[in-house]
Amino acid sequence: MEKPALGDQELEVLRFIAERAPVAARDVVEGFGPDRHLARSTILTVIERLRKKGYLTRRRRDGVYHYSPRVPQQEVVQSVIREFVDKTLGGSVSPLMAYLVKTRSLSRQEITELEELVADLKESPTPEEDPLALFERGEA
Amino acid sequence: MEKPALGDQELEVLRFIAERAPVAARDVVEGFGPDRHLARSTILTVIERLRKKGYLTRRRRDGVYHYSPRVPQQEVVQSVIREFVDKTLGGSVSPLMAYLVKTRSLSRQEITELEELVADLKESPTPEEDPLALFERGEA
DNA sequence: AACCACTGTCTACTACTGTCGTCAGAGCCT
DNA sequence: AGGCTCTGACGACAGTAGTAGACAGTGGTT
Repeated sequence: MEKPALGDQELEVLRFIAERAPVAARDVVEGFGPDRHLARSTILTVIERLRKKGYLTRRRRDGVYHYSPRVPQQEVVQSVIREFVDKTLGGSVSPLMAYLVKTRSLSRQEITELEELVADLKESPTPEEDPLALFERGEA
Repeated sequence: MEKPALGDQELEVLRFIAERAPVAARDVVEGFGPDRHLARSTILTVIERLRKKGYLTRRRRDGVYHYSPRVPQQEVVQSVIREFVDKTLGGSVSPLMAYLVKTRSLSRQEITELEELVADLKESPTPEEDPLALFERGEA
């Protein structure tokens, strides 16, 4: 179930496709390429790699392939972050928090989200600290 | 002062050095290599690249070079995260928050910090930002 | 002087990613 | 049939990171 890692550009293309799936390669090229000055073949290659890596499926329709993500976008993003935290931050999340604190460039919307997150966290303490919670949540 | 990006292994070596600076290459090799099955020359190469990229300084002492970080470790980590958010997450921090929610691996201490952060943010949204920007975005 | 251990530099190979040109085939138009 | 356009598959090349062997210099030992 372990999918190969993704590069930045690959992730952006995947994001683009996920938001409009099912979508033809042509539409990706036209909607994604011009701003970034990317040639058609570049996009095509990226799409093909995403497919080979297992992130995309395609189905022929009207003579051309239409691509769709194979796993929910959210899962992809989450696993990318997990990998980043593990491999780059050495498994510690506190630098992330420090980052959030420091860069005060959160939108109003994000602040609200954060607020809800905290409220949420307060109610369900971390597993290691409260073994009972594990049990109660059915994770044990 | 934009420094070149860092790979994962490079970051780990840098972390190792930052924690014991000033330190001789030999000590990095012996303290870092064995667990990860890395050859001496591998570590040496990584150190050299870090130096060329501007992350390390060295000074000769007792005939050998001793290395020290050139910028505070915290700054390095912050900029790595910033780059990750910009390039990989498309500039949005909300996936990070979603991640924090999902992996409930926050300690009580961290939760408290987050809580304070949020309270803080609510009162002074994006303080050091140019007020004009707010206006231009129609948020004022 | 001859030898040896250790250090630092160089060169190199591989894998992955970003980038693109080109070509063969399908379908359509004249 | 001949030509045009679009599509998809390949092959290719450069840059970077991870990995490591080879080598030359330096200084101590015998």
